[in-house]
Amino acid sequence: MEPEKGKQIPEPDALAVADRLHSAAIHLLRRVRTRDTESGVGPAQLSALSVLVFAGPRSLGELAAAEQVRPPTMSRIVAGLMRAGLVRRHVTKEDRRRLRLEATARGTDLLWAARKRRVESLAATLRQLPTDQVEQLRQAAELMDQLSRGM
Amino acid sequence: MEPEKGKQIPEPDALAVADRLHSAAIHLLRRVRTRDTESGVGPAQLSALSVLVFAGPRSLGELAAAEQVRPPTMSRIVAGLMRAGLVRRHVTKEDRRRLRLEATARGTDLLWAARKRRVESLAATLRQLPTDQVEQLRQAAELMDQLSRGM
DNA sequence: GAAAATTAGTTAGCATAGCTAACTATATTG
DNA sequence: CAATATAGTTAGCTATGCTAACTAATTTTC
Repeated sequence: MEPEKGKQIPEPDALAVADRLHSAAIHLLRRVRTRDTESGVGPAQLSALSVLVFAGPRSLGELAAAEQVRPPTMSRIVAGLMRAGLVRRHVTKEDRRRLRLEATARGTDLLWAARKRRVESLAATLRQLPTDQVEQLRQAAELMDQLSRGM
Repeated sequence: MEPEKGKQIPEPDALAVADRLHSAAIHLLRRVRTRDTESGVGPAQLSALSVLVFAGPRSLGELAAAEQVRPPTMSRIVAGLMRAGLVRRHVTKEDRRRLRLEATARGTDLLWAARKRRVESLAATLRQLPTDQVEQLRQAAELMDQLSRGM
């Protein structure tokens, strides 16, 4: 039998909502996806670069953890970023197995430009929406971020 | 001083909101990402299959448009789904260039299982949220979907 | 009605990005 | 000092994006 309900009622079927969020995230990223052909920087590289730009220098393992990918995957992503001159690395003094990865000035510039380019068509569509819906989406974005971290 | 608000004021910086939505979508998908190794069905295949299951049979071009990928990409995704016995196709009578693609019973079953597996940890987190926030997220998911299609 | 243009899908070839397994090099521990 | 653990890399697989170039069928044009 059902216990009395407090605030945690899963009334609006959690699985269905999770599913719709998942699907909406896929579609939103597809819309935003531009192969960024001019810079030759793919989405994974851009995302890793943004960690280095906004959160500061990191080791390869830390970067892999932050991006939730395996070390070999990050190794290749970083190789691409270095080939493009967007990231610099050097071995640490304390532990010569470790790398210290940081964005170059060019990397930082490119990141800002690319982010803006990727997201601006979305922003254009948003500008056609009434203010309250935009605000609703802004709040939802924050909620989704927390959700992604398990709250 | 604040002017009285009409409906189309782009007050809450559209670019910033777009950026946060983009970032939230990336993080949510990383959280959900499971390579679904057991079934050998990747995320693009699963997503295409879900269109066939929930929206009904489609031609290859329609499916590509729905998934926002190019026809050659969808052609290969469908090849994978057919190899796995999850989708069936036949040439239409009216136009013999066209394909009618539909999910098999096995495809429908697998979709439900895989979707549930992928999003269930998200759903578990959602169940800890108050009902009104879940409802807010549900509405946001719909808005995001419309947004992805340019409204 | 035949030639031309358009449309639906496929094939080939390239790149990014996930993974695991197996390797090297360095650090730590017994 | 030997054994073990840790940080990254390399090799090799798969999936998924793309464009260009192709085949086959339909529609349009003359």
